[in-house]
Amino acid sequence: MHSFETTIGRLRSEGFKLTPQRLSVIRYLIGNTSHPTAAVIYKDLKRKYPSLSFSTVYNTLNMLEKIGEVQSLHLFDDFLNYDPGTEAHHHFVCRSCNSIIDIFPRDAENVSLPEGDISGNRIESAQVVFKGMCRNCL
Amino acid sequence: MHSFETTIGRLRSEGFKLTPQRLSVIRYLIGNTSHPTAAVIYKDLKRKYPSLSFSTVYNTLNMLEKIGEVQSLHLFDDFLNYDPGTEAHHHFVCRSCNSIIDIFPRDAENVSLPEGDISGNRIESAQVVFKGMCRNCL
DNA sequence: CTCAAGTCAATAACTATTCTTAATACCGTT
DNA sequence: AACGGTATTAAGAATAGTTATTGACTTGAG
Repeated sequence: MHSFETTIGRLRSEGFKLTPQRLSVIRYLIGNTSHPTAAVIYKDLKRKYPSLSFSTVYNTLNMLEKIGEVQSLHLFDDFLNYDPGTEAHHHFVCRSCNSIIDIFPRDAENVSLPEGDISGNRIESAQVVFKGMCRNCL
Repeated sequence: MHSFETTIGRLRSEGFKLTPQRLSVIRYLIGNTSHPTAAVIYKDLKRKYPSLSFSTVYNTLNMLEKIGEVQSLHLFDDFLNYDPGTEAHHHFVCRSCNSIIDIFPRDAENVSLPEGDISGNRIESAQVVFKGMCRNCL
């Protein structure tokens, strides 16, 4: 996700209205590296916006995903996690505490992925998911 | 998934009974590289076993996953795909035809992933998902 | 063959997400 | 500052893939 100003500028230019609900979700996500679920976002924002609806959280997340400001991650069976990261990166999932840790290219010099084609198929994007035990659980 | 004999041997040794339904699912999956969903497996086997139940397909798949004979893949939003591959490999997902293509290490010499630790987290497994256009859709 | 343990089919239940609807709030225009 | 068209909201119903429940049936060890 870009800065607050950049993000709301993009919303505006795409014709979306700036509602307090949307702004609160955006503020919640900027700089958030915890990969929250929709349920967690809803629960946390509900304190400040008691009338907030679940649908609104989902609608906002879907909208932000459509314009590329967040990414949904299918790392677990039953729910999605949302990642406000915009630059390409990978993820580490701890099998003990289930935390999701961003792995940026600068910290992953040993990760090298092909570009262009693989077995005749044209690659447009690639994502790596590591699983194991995180540093805190070790 | 291993050979038919090896797989049913593992079932037997784990204390599972060998029922015609389970054998049919196992036979269906061995050598199958199409990454079928539970729904597709059910539909196909229903012709030969008209009394087959959806639960049985799911139960069998979950059992096979528990003993490591299949792997469930969360590549799409609304359903799981099942992969009888046992050796480590990656996947290519076509955004046009939605097909899932196995990418084995021998075909992916440009893929290199770290082993051991990354940023202090201990890696136990790693999976790459490529997205793009498959050779047939190009 | 017998019988207990395990499995089956049918269907109800579950849960994350999406859809529906009437009421509301945003914002360009006045 | 107020208006009005229209996108958005809140609440709850609906959806769909998967899992759990239940009572009858089957498997396979002894």
